[in-house]
Amino acid sequence: MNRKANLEKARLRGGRLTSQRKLIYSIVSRSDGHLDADQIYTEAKSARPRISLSTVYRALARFKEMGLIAEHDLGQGHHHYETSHSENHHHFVCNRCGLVLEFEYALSRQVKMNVPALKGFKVTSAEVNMKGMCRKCGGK
Amino acid sequence: MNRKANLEKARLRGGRLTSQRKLIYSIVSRSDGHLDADQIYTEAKSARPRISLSTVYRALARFKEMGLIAEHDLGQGHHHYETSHSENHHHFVCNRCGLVLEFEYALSRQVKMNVPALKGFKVTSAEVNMKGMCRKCGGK
DNA sequence: GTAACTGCAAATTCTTTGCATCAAC
DNA sequence: GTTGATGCAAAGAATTTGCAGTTAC
Repeated sequence: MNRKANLEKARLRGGRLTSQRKLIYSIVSRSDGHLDADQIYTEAKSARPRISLSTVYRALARFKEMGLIAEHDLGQGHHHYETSHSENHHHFVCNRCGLVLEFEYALSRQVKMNVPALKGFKVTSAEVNMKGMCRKCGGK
Repeated sequence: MNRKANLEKARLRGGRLTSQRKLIYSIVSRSDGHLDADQIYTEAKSARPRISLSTVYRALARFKEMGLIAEHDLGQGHHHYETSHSENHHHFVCNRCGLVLEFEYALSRQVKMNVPALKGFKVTSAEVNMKGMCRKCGGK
């Protein structure tokens, strides 16, 4: 389950293990939070000044395709990336300070059992995005 | 709960009731599905050829601010708009045909009870976005 | 009459693409 | 050596903004 093994798996699926990709993957997996493409790019540049934003986007797309990372739309005008967690991994975003809190919640099974309209559908992903105010910003 | 009353409420909150806004609101509320800004614009143009896309965006932003409509990000690169429903209104998107299915599910309360990390937070919105395959496209 | 709204064009932001060069396999 | 990956610049899509003229209140 370590970084190196994941990348090796990626290589076997047809991807090439370039130094740029190793760098990008290590940035995403080292970070405990949710980085957007530009943050990843900025961080990557400090280690490798000539890396380009398109390389970042292309690597992220490839990793996503292979299931190594997940892309989330937290309603902030751009995507966020993180290493893949369980399918029960969801997000709360504070409207005031932008804090992103992650939490686990076994959604799919419950929804499947409680929503007849979805009978016969194959659900491949289910994400919950909550918004509001965190404790510091005035949650009640 | 009718269209006219909602718009009147909007007017009282400081908004002006221009013919463009009435048109835009009627398009969104007449549609049973989820329109994106461009679809709304296209439809509006057939009634009022010189209306501009920015007017559409500005009206939608205003309506959203006033709670008349809801904006959803269904992961398709642009937003979708619909008249506000209950807070338990969620979406499923078919990865193959793009079908958007709406369903009701009382999420917030359950999550609040089951996710200790969110204690003390004020949740103002909670949306579930599911993806997968609909029955026609090969749901199992 | 005044402040808010409109249409238009231009600007922004995020993301993707074309292409010549380069590097992993 | 071949094919996929990179960097750069340019294109694209969605959305926002500046501004002068218009309209609801």
